[in-house]
Amino acid sequence: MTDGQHDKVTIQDVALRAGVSAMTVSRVLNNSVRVAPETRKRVEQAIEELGYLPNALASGLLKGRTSTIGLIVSDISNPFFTMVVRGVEDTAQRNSYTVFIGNSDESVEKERQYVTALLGKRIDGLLIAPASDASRETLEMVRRRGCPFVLVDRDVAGITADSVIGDNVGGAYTLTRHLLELGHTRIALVNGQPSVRTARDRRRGYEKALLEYGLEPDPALIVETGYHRAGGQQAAHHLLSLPAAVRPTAIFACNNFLAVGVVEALRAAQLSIPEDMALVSFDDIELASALHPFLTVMAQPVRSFGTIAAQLLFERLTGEGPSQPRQVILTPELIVRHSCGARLRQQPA
Amino acid sequence: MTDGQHDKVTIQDVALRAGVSAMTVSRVLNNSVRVAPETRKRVEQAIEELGYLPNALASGLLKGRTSTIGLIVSDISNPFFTMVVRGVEDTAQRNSYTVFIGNSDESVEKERQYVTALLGKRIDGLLIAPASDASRETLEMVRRRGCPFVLVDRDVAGITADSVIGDNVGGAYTLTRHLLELGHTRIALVNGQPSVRTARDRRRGYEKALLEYGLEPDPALIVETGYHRAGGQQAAHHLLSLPAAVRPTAIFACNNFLAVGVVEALRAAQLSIPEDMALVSFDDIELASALHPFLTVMAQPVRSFGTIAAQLLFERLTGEGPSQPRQVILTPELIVRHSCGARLRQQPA
DNA sequence: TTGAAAGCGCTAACAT
DNA sequence: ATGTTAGCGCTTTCAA
Repeated sequence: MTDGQHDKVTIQDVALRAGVSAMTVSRVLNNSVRVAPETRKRVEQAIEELGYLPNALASGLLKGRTSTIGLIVSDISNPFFTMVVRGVEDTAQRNSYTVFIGNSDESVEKERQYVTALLGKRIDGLLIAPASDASRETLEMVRRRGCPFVLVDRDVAGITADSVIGDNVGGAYTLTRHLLELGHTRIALVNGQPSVRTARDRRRGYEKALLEYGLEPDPALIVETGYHRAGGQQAAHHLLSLPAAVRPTAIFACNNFLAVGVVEALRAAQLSIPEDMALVSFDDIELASALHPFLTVMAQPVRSFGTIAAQLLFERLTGEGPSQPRQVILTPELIVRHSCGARLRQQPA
Repeated sequence: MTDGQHDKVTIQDVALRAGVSAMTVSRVLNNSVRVAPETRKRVEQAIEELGYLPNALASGLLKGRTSTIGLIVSDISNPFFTMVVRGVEDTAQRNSYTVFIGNSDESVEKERQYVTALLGKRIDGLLIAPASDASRETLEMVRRRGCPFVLVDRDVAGITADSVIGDNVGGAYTLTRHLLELGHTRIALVNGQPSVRTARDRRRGYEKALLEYGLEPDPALIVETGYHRAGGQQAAHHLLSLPAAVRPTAIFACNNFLAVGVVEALRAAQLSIPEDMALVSFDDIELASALHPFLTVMAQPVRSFGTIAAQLLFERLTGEGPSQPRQVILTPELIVRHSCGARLRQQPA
């Protein structure tokens, strides 16, 4: 009957009430060694009666472990990261860990501040989708402090660590090939900043596919902006303003936000997809694809990014698994929801 | 030059290196009282050189404050809560707090476990979207422990506390009226579980609008399931199976997931919106509405739910603001993206 | 302006 | 099987 009107009940209070020492109470709490069943019962009752809740700060201070991990993503409102968070949280909960969440907004500085705060709070480990290659310094600090971490979705030049990333080169290659096979030859790439690993890789896959088809990547058709709607809108707007001779017949949006921005710009220009402009996207768009299921996309196993990353971290924490870093590469899946070139007017050269 | 190869640098180490006492270092860290500029500089240098990072566990234990808050939602992958989380996180970061995140999955038991874990970690306050009215016991425990909390999106029968909720009755009323004014008379309600406050309120608004129009709510047109896609699909499927005489001409989905499920079921049945079936939804669907902008919805100021709730909590923590509980009611906005009855074949009686 | 002592709540390591 | 001691890393007194 947890009636505990008390504010701060300590282990001593419980010990007193149960007529034992604090150590015995501690042993009951931690299920350690053998405690006489009789004693255990008395202690448990005292705990119940006083409404005692162990202070995790105190035990964390002593044990050097907090059963807490940190998770830093660039933007939790990006459906991709939303699902990563969900996956991490599930896995953490199953392992009795709690999760600190933080948004870096692609800012290395904000990210550094977050990491510092979390290290100060003595997290046992960190899951992070690094803001950019400039996150390297921050990660080196994390390593120096002896805090295990796993990179999610993006890795960082110069950092060797456990990581869970998508096959961005392969995915972009497949997506581009899809357009090429449909006869498109002027395919624009609307991408994020090249300082981000995923952006570089997706561009590489795109260029590889073009070259295989004997096409030289055209700088005029490559727009590097940021992973957000406004970037997609502006990029599409720019591409539409190109002279007819160079204007693309297809657009490859390198992420879901960019794709949405492109759709908006196309609609504003009264152009329809895919009749007037073909569009494919890296990353699916969760709910949206159910409502508007006409976009061809490269869908990543989003939740798995979170669950697997968390799993790697926990194995690190418990000392299981190999000591050298492990890199998990998750393969995305091409979802063809419409044929991007069915009504393509221009035929391949 | 933070070269700190050390693992655990304590305040003592810094004190030693700077030739002062630990107290002086502590004072420098906390900017408290006056420290000789000369001394301060020496201390700061020692901190830098050793790569010292204060242990928040120790200071939290002593001060009884951790600069940490908890946030529990039913499902972070629901775009509504995603934005709430984002709003909370932004506000927290601005106030130098970190946020523990947890998903209850509408389970009171999971919620209770989470709350207990967080209280053990001595959060300074809690933001929570309660799983249901049965969360009451858990919240009473939180209160007994003296941990301030703010209810987000849902309140709980029998609990008086700071809260930030939407005008669910009013929103549902307006949305229903919209359909009525377009001539619909057989309007189905696809709702969540009545144990959840928002579901009850949305139903009330719906019924109120019907009654004002002289229509008696028809139990056959009210389906209570859960706030998820599968529920929406099943509900729509059921409604479509009704005899033509009773079958609705419009569906009111009480949340975004339900709306998506309904759309899917309608599409499977080869029915188009709004020609064959009108559809309105409580809650907008972020990215989706950009791609498929043809759904009439009641959009809530989602981010504000988070920022305002966090604000209320922080004012509570700093002792600002009135001591009696404050209830903030946020007004949703009707977004008419298409006319749900423009092509309605049946005219009102 | 600075320091010394005491202790926040818990548990590891050693008794008994 | 249980208890005693000491101390995790910091800050709140109180004193100098």
